[in-house]
Amino acid sequence: MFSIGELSKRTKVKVPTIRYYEEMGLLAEAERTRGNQRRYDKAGLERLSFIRHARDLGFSIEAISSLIELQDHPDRSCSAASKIASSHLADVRDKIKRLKLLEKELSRISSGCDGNGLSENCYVLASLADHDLCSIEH
Amino acid sequence: MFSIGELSKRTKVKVPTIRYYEEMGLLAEAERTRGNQRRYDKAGLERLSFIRHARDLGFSIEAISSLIELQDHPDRSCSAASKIASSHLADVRDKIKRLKLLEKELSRISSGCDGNGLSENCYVLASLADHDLCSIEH
DNA sequence: TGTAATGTCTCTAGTAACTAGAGGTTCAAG
DNA sequence: CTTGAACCTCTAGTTACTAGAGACATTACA
Repeated sequence: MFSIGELSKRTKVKVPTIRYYEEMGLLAEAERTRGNQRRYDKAGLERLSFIRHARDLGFSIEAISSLIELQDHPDRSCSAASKIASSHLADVRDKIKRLKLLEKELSRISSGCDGNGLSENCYVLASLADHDLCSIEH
Repeated sequence: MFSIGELSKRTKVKVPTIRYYEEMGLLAEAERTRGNQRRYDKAGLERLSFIRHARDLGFSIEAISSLIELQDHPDRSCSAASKIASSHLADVRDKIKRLKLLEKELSRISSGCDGNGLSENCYVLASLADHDLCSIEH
């Protein structure tokens, strides 16, 4: 059994974040000492590692909640887990796509001004003011 | 002079968002009718178009605030504008980089489970539980 | 056993950029 | 003059935390 600080160190999840996960129902309510401090065991550590890993991969709290639910029921079909993962993947791909468009446009705009002139001649400002100066839809 | 609804239609910025921009100081406080309703002119339209365009490109409200400040002072150096644009571009590139890593890992994990098995054998769940199943740092 | 330092507790509020809704007022058309 | 759409302000909710206040618990050391 170890404290929340210790759990935090081992998982690299900050203490308030651990409490937040508990409040959100991702972590079961921890046992308490007589003085009301949380104590964790290996199971708590593993669950938090799972959460942390999923968060690192960009899954939402809600998605993680469902994934944990499934993990707790080994006998269920994993089609939901598979769907969650692939829909998240689709989201990520979509984001990349949109960011690449932004990148293209931003780099074009940005390279149009070296910062040595006056605001009235600034290509960055002019581009923002006039959508026609854009090369692409966005 | 036209109403906030009209401005909304022309710029495709929602009415509450327009009010929000005003509250945040991006838009000057609009003139009002005797009945206290906002009225806008061409200048208001242009400013909102500028904001909308900048938001579409992912600039933060704060950044846009600075950009507008510069636009209102044609005699100032535009080095700040140039910096804002290039730092935002760097942010976008960074995000793309990180998302690509995620995408790689997610697609690997996702393709490991077709959703037809049981939760206990699910590669998605197993991967989240065990960081060692990851192919990359993230 | 006393004490001091560190850790922990709960609660509230703040972050970014909106969105939704309640309850009331004004406008424009007919 | 009435009616319905548009508008007003204000509050609260969204996501996933983070920061801070004020109080209590634990641990190490003398």
